[in-house]
Amino acid sequence: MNSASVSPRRATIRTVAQAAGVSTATVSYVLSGRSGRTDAPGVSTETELRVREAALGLGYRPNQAARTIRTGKSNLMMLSLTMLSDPWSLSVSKAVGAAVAPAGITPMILADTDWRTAIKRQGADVVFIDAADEEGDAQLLAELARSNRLVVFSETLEPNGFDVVRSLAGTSMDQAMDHLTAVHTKVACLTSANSLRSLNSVRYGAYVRGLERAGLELRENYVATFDGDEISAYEAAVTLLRQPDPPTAIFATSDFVAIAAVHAAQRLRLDVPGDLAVVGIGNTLQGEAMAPSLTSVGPSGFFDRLADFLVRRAKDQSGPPQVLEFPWQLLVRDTAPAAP
Amino acid sequence: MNSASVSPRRATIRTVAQAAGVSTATVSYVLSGRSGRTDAPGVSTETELRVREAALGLGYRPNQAARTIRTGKSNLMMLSLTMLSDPWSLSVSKAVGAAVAPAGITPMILADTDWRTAIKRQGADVVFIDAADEEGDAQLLAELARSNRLVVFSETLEPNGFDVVRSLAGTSMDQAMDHLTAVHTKVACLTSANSLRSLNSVRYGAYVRGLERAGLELRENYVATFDGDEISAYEAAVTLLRQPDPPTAIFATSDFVAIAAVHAAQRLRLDVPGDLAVVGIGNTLQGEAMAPSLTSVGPSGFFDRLADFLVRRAKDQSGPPQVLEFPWQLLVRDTAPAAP
DNA sequence: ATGAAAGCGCTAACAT
DNA sequence: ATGTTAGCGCTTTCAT
Repeated sequence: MNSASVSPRRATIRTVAQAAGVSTATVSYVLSGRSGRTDAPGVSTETELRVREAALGLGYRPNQAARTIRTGKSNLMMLSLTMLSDPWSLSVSKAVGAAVAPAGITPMILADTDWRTAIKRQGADVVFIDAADEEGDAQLLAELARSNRLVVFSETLEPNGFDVVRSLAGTSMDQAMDHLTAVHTKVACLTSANSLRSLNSVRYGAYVRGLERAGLELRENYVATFDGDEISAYEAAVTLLRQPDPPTAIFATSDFVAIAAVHAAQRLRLDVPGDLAVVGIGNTLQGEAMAPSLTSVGPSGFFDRLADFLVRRAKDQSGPPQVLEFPWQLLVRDTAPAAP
Repeated sequence: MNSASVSPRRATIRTVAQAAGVSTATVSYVLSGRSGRTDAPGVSTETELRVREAALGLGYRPNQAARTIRTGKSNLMMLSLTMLSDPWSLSVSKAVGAAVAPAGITPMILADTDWRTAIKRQGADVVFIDAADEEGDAQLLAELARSNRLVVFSETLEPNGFDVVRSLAGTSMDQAMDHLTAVHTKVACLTSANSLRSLNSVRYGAYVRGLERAGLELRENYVATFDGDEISAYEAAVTLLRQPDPPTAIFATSDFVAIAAVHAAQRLRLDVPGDLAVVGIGNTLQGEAMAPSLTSVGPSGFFDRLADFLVRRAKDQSGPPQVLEFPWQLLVRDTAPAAP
């Protein structure tokens, strides 16, 4: 009545070993799947069976924390995605989900959270950071990279213990602007209020230069900013389109806001692209799949290659920091077709 | 040239202890913030300072896996969100993000992934599961609940070692249908193809019964199903609206698909709610914030209360399994206003 | 106020 | 083929 009713604690490797009448080492060999490897000691099929039975019977689950502390590997991939509702984030998530499956890695998303504090608390075999403050974070990233394998998406940072993923926009954004100004004279820009970040300022810069090349004036009322979320983007687009002399084309600094702009236009009973042409940046899956499909400038094949890279890094922690570059191109689709 | 250049390994509590000239216990006391507690031994301000300095100088970061193995707490909250692009998921994520901050818990999202395998691999202080197969998973959930604190969203499951979060739809879906049939006779339904799940069949059932109550016929061409993603939902709505005798109202079985329907209608130059009324289910933030705002039936205050509950559970692992119920109501907004 | 030391569950040498 | 054993980095009890 006493010895049997003690703590119904979770089964450990030791419990299993006792039940199977073998040592903990044997259990470990069986349960961590080293049986097949040539360098490791073998286990007879008979004992292997006994061990598996015991484990099953006791409902044994390996303690991942204990494994991690011993091996230094967590089989975890962390994705810090700054704006989860952005199709860019969803595309990353989807591609990663497909890529990790065979590798036995669990992808976890850190959403709308500050990675700066979270990463210190919770490590992973590889951490992807989708947005860093290019100036302010450079040092912090280098420091974090000493204890985590970091992959940072950045246009300007150089690898420094961490890998850098970069999309080589090159002249493609200029092409996108030229694509619009070839047909339109009233070209507006829809961009994030957070244009301090180099990412956005580069994109906004392409807009300004594009106007210059075409000999068009930069009109203050043709530049609208939004504030992070979808609603805000939608409203910014409505404001842009509801003015007396509305633009006939919008250069949006992300697919996310471009999609919101298309919805806003349709809400105002405008035809896209008839009444309004829209170009996005990023070439997301969602933009490609929507109807009308979004003309966008961005890398192609980006998400899958990124996902593969992350998986490779998770397994092979070492290796020198790399730069992964994705050349961009203009992908002309329905929302802004080529000039007739 | 040799003794100094050895392994630049990550600093541990021992390294810090040596550098500060104290014991590892003292370092632990200082760095795990137990200094203030009354029951714990105190540390003189002087040594505390020395320890902190040493830790900073060495770039010490506590090893979370080691902590977890010792204390049994990971300070991790896991959210399994089946369809990340669903505004319901985004609402959960956002509410949780706000709620965890003061508690020092890191929320991690398991997106579009099979929680059944992932949870076994990676534990957390509390795991939220947004969709379980009510029949097939009942036993698995009970088993997993023995090693994880589980919170399951389910209309029909009863707590069994795990907590259940449930929205008490009650008669509110019927109200929503009556709301539509009071004005419309051509009421369509837009629902997930995966109607095997009780969640969807209940919702679809409300549609069927609503038609019956109003004396309307169930027309096959007024029921459209979609396949999981946004694009598919959008296309299903377009199909529904493009037929010869299109519906003037849509009963959508989620806010997600309702929003897609509104976009589709606007794309077809239909006025919402003038030409088409739309009602969603779920009462998401995104539906509430969109323009025109979405009439929806669902719980109010759901997400914040859910987030609070999850945080409470993460801190206080014990406590008997609970049912958390959220009574629903019909929230009449722009996409389906009240009858004149 | 501080330190010594026992272990959490697991893996990996090394021994048998 | 299987067992013994030494830790991984940390917290926590018990001495001092």
